[in-house]
Amino acid sequence: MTQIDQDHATKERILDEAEILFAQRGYRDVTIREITAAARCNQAAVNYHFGGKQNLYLEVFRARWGPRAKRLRDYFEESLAGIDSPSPAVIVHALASAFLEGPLTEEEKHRHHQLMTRELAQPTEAFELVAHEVHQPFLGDLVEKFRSSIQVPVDEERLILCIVSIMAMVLHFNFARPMITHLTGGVYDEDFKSRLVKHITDFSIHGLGICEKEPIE
Amino acid sequence: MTQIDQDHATKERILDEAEILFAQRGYRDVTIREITAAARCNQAAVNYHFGGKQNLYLEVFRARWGPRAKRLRDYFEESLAGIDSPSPAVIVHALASAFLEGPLTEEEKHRHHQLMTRELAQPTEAFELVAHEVHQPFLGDLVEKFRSSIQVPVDEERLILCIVSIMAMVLHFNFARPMITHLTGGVYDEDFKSRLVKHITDFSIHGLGICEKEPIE
DNA sequence: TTGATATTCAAACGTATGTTTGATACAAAC
DNA sequence: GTTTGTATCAAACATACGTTTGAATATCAA
Repeated sequence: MTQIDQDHATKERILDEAEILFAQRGYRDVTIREITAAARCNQAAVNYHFGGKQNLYLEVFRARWGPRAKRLRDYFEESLAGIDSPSPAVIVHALASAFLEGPLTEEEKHRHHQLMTRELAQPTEAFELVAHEVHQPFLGDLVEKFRSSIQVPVDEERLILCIVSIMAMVLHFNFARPMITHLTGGVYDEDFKSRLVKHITDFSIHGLGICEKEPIE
Repeated sequence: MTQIDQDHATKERILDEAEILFAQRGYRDVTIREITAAARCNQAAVNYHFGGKQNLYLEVFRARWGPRAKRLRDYFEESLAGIDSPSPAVIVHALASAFLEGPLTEEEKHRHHQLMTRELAQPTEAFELVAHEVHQPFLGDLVEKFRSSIQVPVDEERLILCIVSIMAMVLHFNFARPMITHLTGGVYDEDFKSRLVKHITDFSIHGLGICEKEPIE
């Protein structure tokens, strides 16, 4: 193992363990000592490699969260790539499926959404990365996709609210998982996940399923 | 001012300020010194009146969050009290309206949902109060209401998922407010709130508004 | 007034935390 | 072999935190 490899190994281990702990318990709750103990290195390593706890937290978002968000989006894009002019239902299904059944492992998903939720609820410096470099472009793309999918003209704000609503469900079913499984009384396995995806898709397209003629005013 | 009044005053002030700070920045981020400074009393007052930081946090949920949740639910129930057999649309509207335009001030709402969201994402001892004494009974009541509102028989799990989805939107539009206003580019005023209520209602009943014949399989 | 009780307060205590330091080990360059 | 730069480490540092203490003050019944 060369010098650079060693360096890499320690830096990467710290990033890995830091992400896990920050996602689980938040920035303030996690100590440098815990992180370095988990990464099997000296406390000073954090300051040496990252220049402090705060920078380590930001680097977790830059080096881990960001790329994973990109993977997620790529998966979503590719699942629509082969389809000519996807219907709204297909788009929503691809979206929910990407976030619930996509390329991420269960642990990765949990980490990803925990970190994001924390930033949404209580923005820090990492919020800019989450909001401007990930959410905003993704939302813009989604608006375009839905707009060209729904033939009739749709109000911009309404479309955004719909998309945010869909994302709200996706996020909620991830981050409030203990509550969900507690309420449904069941387990959170692959089968339940696919039912969730189906539910989100159906609900987003048909709502409660009582199709009246016109939206109420 | 009598002895009991004084006692009350200090205790209440601590509870008030503690709730504000805990909601804003979470349990760990807030110090006793900050709370007592805001409440204009001595540090030791927290230990004297509540027996420690942890107990103060729990007391915030017992003495502040719980009663407010009850107020919220009462408001919702009363807004349906006069209606004979409310349609799903009416129920959803009453629900969204209660949570977004209900009896709570903007600040109260923000505090309420921040505290709840923190417990959902990272349960502590207060989770039991939130989950068992508030959420579970409320959900049970909602299930009943919707079931008797929707004439056709509905699967229990599906109904729960729908209700959770509606609550997901309500919560998300509250706690991710900075992101929402940032995305829509507008302000979060009374008018926008009523549009939000309308959106949640419409979306929950009609989804994206493209009523196809049957839910996709 | 007096005595008892409840409340407030400044100060201190013990501990945990982020960061710094100076020494040591190691690999590559000369 | 010596030098140079990087990485790791144990130890120490300074600060911040929750809690405790013991005295001082306020309240009220007898």
